Amino acid sequence: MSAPSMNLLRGTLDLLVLRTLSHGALHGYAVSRFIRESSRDALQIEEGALYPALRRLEKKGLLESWWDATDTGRDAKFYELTDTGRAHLERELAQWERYVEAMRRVLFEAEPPLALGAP
Amino acid sequence: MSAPSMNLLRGTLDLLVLRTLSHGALHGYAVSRFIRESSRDALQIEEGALYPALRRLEKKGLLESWWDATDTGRDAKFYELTDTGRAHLERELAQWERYVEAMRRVLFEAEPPLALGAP
DNA sequence: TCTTATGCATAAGATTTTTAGGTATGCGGC
DNA sequence: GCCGCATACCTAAAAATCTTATGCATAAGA
Repeated sequence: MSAPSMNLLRGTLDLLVLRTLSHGALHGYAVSRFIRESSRDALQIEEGALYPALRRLEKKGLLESWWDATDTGRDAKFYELTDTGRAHLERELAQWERYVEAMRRVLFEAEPPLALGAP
Repeated sequence: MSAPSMNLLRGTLDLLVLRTLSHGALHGYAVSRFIRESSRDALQIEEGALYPALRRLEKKGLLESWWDATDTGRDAKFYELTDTGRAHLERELAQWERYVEAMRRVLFEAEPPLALGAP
């Protein structure tokens, strides 16, 4: 298990979690594993970030949770998107794409600014 | 001047500033204007974020600064990338691209996880 | 003269993340 | 039987970085 190559960008965790849960109900640990695996170990969610985030999203009404047993018979807390959460996810997805596009313009496409008095 | 459509993602400001200054020396206000214009008003750097960021980057040795007059005869503080800053920018640029790619995998390409006991 | 744009700066508050701990159980290997 | 590891949850302190609000000052233009 290789170390994650970078820290999380603030603000992207909610999007990752919501998108992961859009496939169906999962418990927290499975959410973390899914993000790590589907990003090919590039993104590793720290537990100290994950669990508070899940509670935050539930408090906002974007998730619902309940305790249940996993396939292996262990107790775990499952989370599922609410309708509100699903709508919120779509907005956040669109916003992420706009953000990436805006960054791309500035980073790779912008015309150099006029030189201003640089000696 | 339209309102910015979204808040800055934490951690991307340094990259935007360094990239902007990679075109040549500019003063802070011009950096802000360049980012806003080249992102087509999508990204608006708040002054309360910009000026501390410039000082932070200078303290880290990524920028150098000096006071000079602008074309219009006003005093302004100009910033320029150091060699260290330029090297740092390249690393951050590469990291941003890896991050976007990792996000893309999770958001748009991932296979749905196995359902785990969702009733 | 009044408003807008230019130009810098700091402080308080909010939010989110990292770091660093704690608890407990199931399973495989030895 | 026991050890180590993966599984599964949680919290608190600290760090980082942003928004919001405020202050100062000058140039240009209506």
